[in-house]
Amino acid sequence: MRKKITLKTIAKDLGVTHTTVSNAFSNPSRLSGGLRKRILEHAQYVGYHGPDPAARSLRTGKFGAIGVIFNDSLSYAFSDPHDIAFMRGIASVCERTGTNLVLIPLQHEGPEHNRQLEAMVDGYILNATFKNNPVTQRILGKDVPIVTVDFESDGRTGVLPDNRAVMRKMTEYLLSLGHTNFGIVTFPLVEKRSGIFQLGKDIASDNYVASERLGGCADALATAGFGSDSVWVAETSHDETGAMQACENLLQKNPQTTAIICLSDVLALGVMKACGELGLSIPDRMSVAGFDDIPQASSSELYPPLTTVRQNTVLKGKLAAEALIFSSGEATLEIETMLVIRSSTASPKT
Amino acid sequence: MRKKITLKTIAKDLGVTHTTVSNAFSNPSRLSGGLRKRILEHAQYVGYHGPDPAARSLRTGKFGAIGVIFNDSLSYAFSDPHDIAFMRGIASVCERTGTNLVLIPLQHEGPEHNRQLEAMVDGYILNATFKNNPVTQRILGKDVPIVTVDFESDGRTGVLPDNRAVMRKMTEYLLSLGHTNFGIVTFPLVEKRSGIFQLGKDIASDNYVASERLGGCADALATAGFGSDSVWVAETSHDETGAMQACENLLQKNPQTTAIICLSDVLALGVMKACGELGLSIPDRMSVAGFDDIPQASSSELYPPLTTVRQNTVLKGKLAAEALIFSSGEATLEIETMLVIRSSTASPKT
DNA sequence: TTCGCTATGTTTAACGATAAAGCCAATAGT
DNA sequence: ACTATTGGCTTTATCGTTAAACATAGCGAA
Repeated sequence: MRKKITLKTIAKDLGVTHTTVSNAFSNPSRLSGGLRKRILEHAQYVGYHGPDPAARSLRTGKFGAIGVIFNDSLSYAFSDPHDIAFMRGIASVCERTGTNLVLIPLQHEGPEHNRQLEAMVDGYILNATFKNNPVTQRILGKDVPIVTVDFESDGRTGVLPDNRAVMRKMTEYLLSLGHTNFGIVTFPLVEKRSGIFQLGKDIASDNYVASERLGGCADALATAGFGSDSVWVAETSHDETGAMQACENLLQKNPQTTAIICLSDVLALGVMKACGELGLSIPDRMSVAGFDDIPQASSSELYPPLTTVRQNTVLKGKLAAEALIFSSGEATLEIETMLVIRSSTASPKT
Repeated sequence: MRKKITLKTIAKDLGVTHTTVSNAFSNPSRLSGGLRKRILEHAQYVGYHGPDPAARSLRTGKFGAIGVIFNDSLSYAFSDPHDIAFMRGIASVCERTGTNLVLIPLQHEGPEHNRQLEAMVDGYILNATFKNNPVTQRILGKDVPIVTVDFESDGRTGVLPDNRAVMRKMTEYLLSLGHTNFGIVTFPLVEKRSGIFQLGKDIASDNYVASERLGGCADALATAGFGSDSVWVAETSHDETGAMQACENLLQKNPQTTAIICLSDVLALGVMKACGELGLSIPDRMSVAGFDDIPQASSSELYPPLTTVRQNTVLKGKLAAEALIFSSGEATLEIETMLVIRSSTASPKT
């Protein structure tokens, strides 16, 4: 087993310095074309595939890679249409700029030092959900560039949809249909929590997206003169099963409910299923709205198709990646969203 | 702007050696609990987030990451259900083992040195399509562990479905329905090529998957006593538009064709669309079969649902990642596939 | 008492590259 | 003809870490 081949090996073989060989790869303008060619050919010949990336990175302090962190598990991310589209946006920028894309899986961790988090990247795109999550905190504590997504941006660069505004619009739309009894289903405001409470209370939240969206609803309701403690909010794990339960809980609190606003399509699907089981027809007896516009929302397999909010998720990924790679200074990049009105919402039949 | 914080900074502050500090992070058993605690606390205090990964990797030769390379563009991979499921499989293993997942985008490259290919990974999962692709060749030339996927495994570890066997089964099934006039639509056998030829000819192919699948068809036909030069094969770019054209070309060569075998579902969708436009009803006038069982194949939006081959793509990713990470010795891991018979195939109406 | 062992550090030498400055000859400018 | 400038290569220092070998003290066993 022969020794490892490095710049030095080649340098020795050819009677030049290792620096020159290095330049042949990384700084072609600094040596004559002929020599460069000889070096590259010899490198090929002895099976040298280019400078060792670790050594190079150690010296230069650059990695040519960006890291992406999801609060959910990575395999979940690969099954969530939203996350996938988001990554597609990131990937397109990576391709254009020749940047490697490092996906960092979170260990089902104890408090122990989580090695992956010291990844070889020039910066992170942090898809955080909960502010008080230890991983979130650790990443935010680093002194590398970070772009947050769907996250409160305290002076940091962040990308997020105008959650508050669009939820306000959504609520106004439902009000305009004549609804007066609302229920809301949200994913957890605090990690792993579930329960039910009234919208009016000061909402302690660790989850920026959720609080903004709830805030949008509250704004609209307040403007319309609704005492918002008449509106119940069910907090549940982010899946259909949880949403089904949440729906039942809402109806128990207020059987008159005619419109349920869900903070995500996944939740909305659960609510629709629950309504189906309870024999509440949509949209006649119950209007249901979601958020995200996942493919299923408009799939012919879903009846009726879901009224929801569409955000340009691919663009979100693109902007995040660009902001990180070109580090264009701190700024909050707001993504436009739009109401997509389908037939899961309608005026309540009196 | 203060100097960069390293092991040495902390060592000096605490009056110990940098090695000891290093051990506090990487080799806890080698120092007393008390000292370790003091070190970690001080590290936290001065904002040291753990050993520099580049330096560590340079020294240890390990990265704790695996690379994944697609022949198609990375953003394409994020829009292909097959690739996504595959990555999900990989991701699940990465999570379990605490391995970072590096996606390596290919530059729209000239022959220039492609830096991303020198990534900081312990090995590659190579999702190669064409053997003679320069990138494929470069990766294969490296002396790091490689697991190939859907690729001819010359002594290397590889993961692939039993393409040949299942296509043989598919063809036998169609034969059993009574078909006698077959057409085949394939993605390119040689990069970017398209055209039409007879199955009988010795097929020059750069694409292992395609040649295996075609081989399976040929086997079955030969066994059934068909002169295989009566079967036309249309080669086209891997998209619906190409497949539509291919379908027309096949029908021009043999208007009697009653069954078209497509080497992927994407191609099959194109063929179905073409048949629709040509007024050939499926499956009465034309049977169409695919490969992959992508969601659309069984979606209610497609009529009729597609007969195809299902492979466990998530498992494929899992096996590839496990083979790479646990480097369990060279072996070809064959993934089981199954025929999924739906209603796009039927006996020809005479 | 003496030997060895363990526990806890320390010293030294890489790992493989690039940056910065230096050196020399050949060319160009005046 | 004499200084600049440039091209082309070399020298040296350093990036931040871990491996390996070495030192020392304390402790139990013989």
